[in-house]
Amino acid sequence: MALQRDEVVRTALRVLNEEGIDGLSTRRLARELGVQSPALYWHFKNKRELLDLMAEAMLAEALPPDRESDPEHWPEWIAADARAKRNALLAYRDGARVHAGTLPTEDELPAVEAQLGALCRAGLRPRTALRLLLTVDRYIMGWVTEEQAWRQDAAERARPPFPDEALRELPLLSEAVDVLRMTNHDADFEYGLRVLIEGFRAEIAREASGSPESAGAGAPEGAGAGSREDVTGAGHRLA
Amino acid sequence: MALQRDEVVRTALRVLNEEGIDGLSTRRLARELGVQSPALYWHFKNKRELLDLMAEAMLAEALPPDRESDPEHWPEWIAADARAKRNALLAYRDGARVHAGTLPTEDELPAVEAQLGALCRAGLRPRTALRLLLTVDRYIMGWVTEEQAWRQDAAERARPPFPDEALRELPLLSEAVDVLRMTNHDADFEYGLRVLIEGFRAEIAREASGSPESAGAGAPEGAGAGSREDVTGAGHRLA
DNA sequence: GTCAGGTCCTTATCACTGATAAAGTCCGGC
DNA sequence: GCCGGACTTTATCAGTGATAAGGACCTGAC
Repeated sequence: MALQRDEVVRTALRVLNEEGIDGLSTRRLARELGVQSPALYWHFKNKRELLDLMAEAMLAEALPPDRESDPEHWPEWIAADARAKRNALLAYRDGARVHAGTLPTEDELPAVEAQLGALCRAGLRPRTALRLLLTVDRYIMGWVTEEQAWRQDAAERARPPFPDEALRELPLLSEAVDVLRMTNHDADFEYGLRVLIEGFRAEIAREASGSPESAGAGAPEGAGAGSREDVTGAGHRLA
Repeated sequence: MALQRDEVVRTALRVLNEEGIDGLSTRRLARELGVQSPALYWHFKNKRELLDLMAEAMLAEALPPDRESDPEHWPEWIAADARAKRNALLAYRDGARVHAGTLPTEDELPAVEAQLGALCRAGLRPRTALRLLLTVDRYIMGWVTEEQAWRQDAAERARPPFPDEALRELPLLSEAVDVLRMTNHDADFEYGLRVLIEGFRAEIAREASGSPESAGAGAPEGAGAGSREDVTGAGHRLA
């Protein structure tokens, strides 16, 4: 029987876990499938397309498109989805890097629409609701990227960074040394997630009670990079 | 005169902006410097070390290590630093990807210690304060990574994703379409940043007023990936 | 004066990458 | 019986990071 696209993706994910993203070459993958490497290009236009499908597969199980989004308990499902996504990315070596270059497929959009619906019923405007989802998403991506880079470093590095003597004279850092050294990824992730959601709670309260814009920290204004060349109306990656 | 390490880094940053990180090869860089590529290996152990120095140089100007951290106005300087870092990363093509693989140097630690000091005087415990800094940092990295990937896609892609017909039947997404298509990066970034800081304000209030742990959204508990093989006591990247 | 040693760079080469062209195999439908 | 599409092969390309070995060149010691 001829090679199945699906089988290639599954094998690629296995190789990813064994070798990491840098070790996942077309030749290595082909060998694993008992085939010559150009054969893969029948099934995929290029490596980017393969990675896209891998990313899709990684998240498909963890975030089924028909999950419920109850307006009453948005903090719960926002947090649950965030944990699920983090776990899905963590389930594969370099999962975050694989996912990073990825665009959401069109059939993921209805799920987003449903979540927006729930958040709007909770009192947000659509724009604000989408910003909430994107903000959480960026936090997850930044987090897991860091976490996995860390894990890989730890594996290859002979001597760990931040040895005790580097922290001499730095009492506060020393006191937070377990956070600094990321010995408890889950709890630290959970902490930021909670803070984020807490912030949104405040935001919802503000938005529901009148003043819809402004009022916040610092000095928003131009923000610096404002006048950078702007992107022509183009798409986006979220889920 | 012989090549200076510094000149190589500056040239590398220029080439980075012209070609992107994928176009920055040792041969290309060497050509730019009027030299053969193995010559570079006199100045750097390998490409990773070059990228590290590039990342350091990118942020050095934007985040001088001696900036002030006033306990009274922590939301302001947290936000200001966040904007400065984002702008520094945006100033170079693929800046976030270059920075991503990077560990903080030891001489960046005193600045962190100073910030922790200010946050603690504002009422946080050291652990919480560091988590705050890291959380903001992850948000920035996730954000800018996405933003720059987006920008690059937009440049190479013939047709933009999320065409209007894909949003038919999705009224809420349609209403938030400018957020979806990232037409206003600055404002969207600013929004998430504000929410994060708002969350920390609440966190500080809670921590100052007694119950130091727990109490939040969702169901923290094991969080799923908890029992993953744990990293041996190792270092971390922050600034 | 010349020789040792460090600094910096070159040439040659390695094993490897993603990708394409062109040819070859196999199989079901007509 | 043979046509055409679905797949896969062999051969090859240009490019990658990296190393070994050696050749300039300069400076200070003797």
